Amino acid sequence: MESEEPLRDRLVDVGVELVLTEGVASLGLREIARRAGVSHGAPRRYFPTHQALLSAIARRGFADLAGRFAEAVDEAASPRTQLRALASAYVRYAQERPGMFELMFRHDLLRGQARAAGRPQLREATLPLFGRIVELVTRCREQEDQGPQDVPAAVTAVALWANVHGLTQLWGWGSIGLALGEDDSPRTGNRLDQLIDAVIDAHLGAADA
Amino acid sequence: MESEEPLRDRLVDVGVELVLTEGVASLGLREIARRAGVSHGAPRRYFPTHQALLSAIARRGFADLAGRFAEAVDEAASPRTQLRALASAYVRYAQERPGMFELMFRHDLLRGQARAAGRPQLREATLPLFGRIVELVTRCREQEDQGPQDVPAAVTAVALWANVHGLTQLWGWGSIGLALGEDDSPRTGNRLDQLIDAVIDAHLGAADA
DNA sequence: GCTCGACAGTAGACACTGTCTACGGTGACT
DNA sequence: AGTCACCGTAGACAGTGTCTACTGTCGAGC
Repeated sequence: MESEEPLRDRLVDVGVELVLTEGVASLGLREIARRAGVSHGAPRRYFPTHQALLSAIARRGFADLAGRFAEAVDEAASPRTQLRALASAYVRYAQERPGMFELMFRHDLLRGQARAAGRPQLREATLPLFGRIVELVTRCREQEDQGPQDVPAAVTAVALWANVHGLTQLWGWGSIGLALGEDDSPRTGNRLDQLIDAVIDAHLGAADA
Repeated sequence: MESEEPLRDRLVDVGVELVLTEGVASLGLREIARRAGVSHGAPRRYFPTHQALLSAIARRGFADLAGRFAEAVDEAASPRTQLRALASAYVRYAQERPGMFELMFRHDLLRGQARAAGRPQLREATLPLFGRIVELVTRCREQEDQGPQDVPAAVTAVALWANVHGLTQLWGWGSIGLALGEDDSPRTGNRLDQLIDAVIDAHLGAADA
């Protein structure tokens, strides 16, 4: 017996393990139950539907990501540095756990498929992150006095967030390497960092270097 | 008889119709065959697998999008205006045909699931677009003499492309409205245009207004 | 100490999916 | 007339998610 753990948690554990190693396509309800060593009907006791189970797994992903943010960001550093760290952590997470990242943003797999049921509740998970970005962007603007132009900080924050997310997505499925010529560069990681810097500079004005 | 059209094309037509009205989840192989009035085995004659059929449908989407680009962009206009038109067309397409847009970027549904088989062949569809963006960005830089900084044009182009794509994605699933407060604004379209402008200005320097 | 009932998990059915294979039927060409 | 390629049908197969009826098992109440 290695299963002191309640089944509910074990199912989510198995799901996380599974999505990390085999990808989101392998997250069948029966497959998870199989790997958890229970019958295919068992999960139903804890998760009314397949989507509910997947949502629980995705929630774990969001928690992980939040943890990464916490440990990546140095509260004492300049807001710009913090933003850089945030973006880097975001992209890096998607890089290391592509399956989980995909699941987290596959809204069709998560929660009530009908328009009924309580709010998405998962989208909220990204909101604290966004609030933080807004805050950092405003602080960044008033600290460095890059021309605050006429666009409100929230708009800049959204644009920046979208940029990082889009970058992550495109990078994830190889479009960027393909577009940039994929010049068999020694380390692609630097290329990615370069892109992140360019993105942040674009939205916040060139750095002070 | 209303089916002079060869079955191969009819299947794709039905698929397009279906994804536009019912979403990508409804694109079952049997469902498409059903709506085309043939048995569930018929598609196999023309598409060896379900993914192949979905790829054909997505390809139609890319063709549509290319058409939009062509008619949205005024070749004589300034490169910046052209970029704006391009981005606007992109976002607007995703807005009007969310199902098709989703399908076009659901790489797991398209083409060889194994890493074997010929090149993705679908990703190429986005490449001409990217080449055009690079060209417009460079022209934009040398025309207006916004500081060309030290980042190469290709990097800026990728960043810009990623930004537009990310914006589209986030907008598509409502995260943006949710993040910006969703202030029951009269017309959300303007909000989107405002964002697009902000994004382009960010990557290319503030406009000449 | 026995019964009762809530709970956890099993097992089978159902409708459905994508793939595969064998089969019919039609039309063109020799 | 015979043949052959092609198009589409129909059934089987393994697998899916959901639903329902059924077993155990354990703790509380009389």
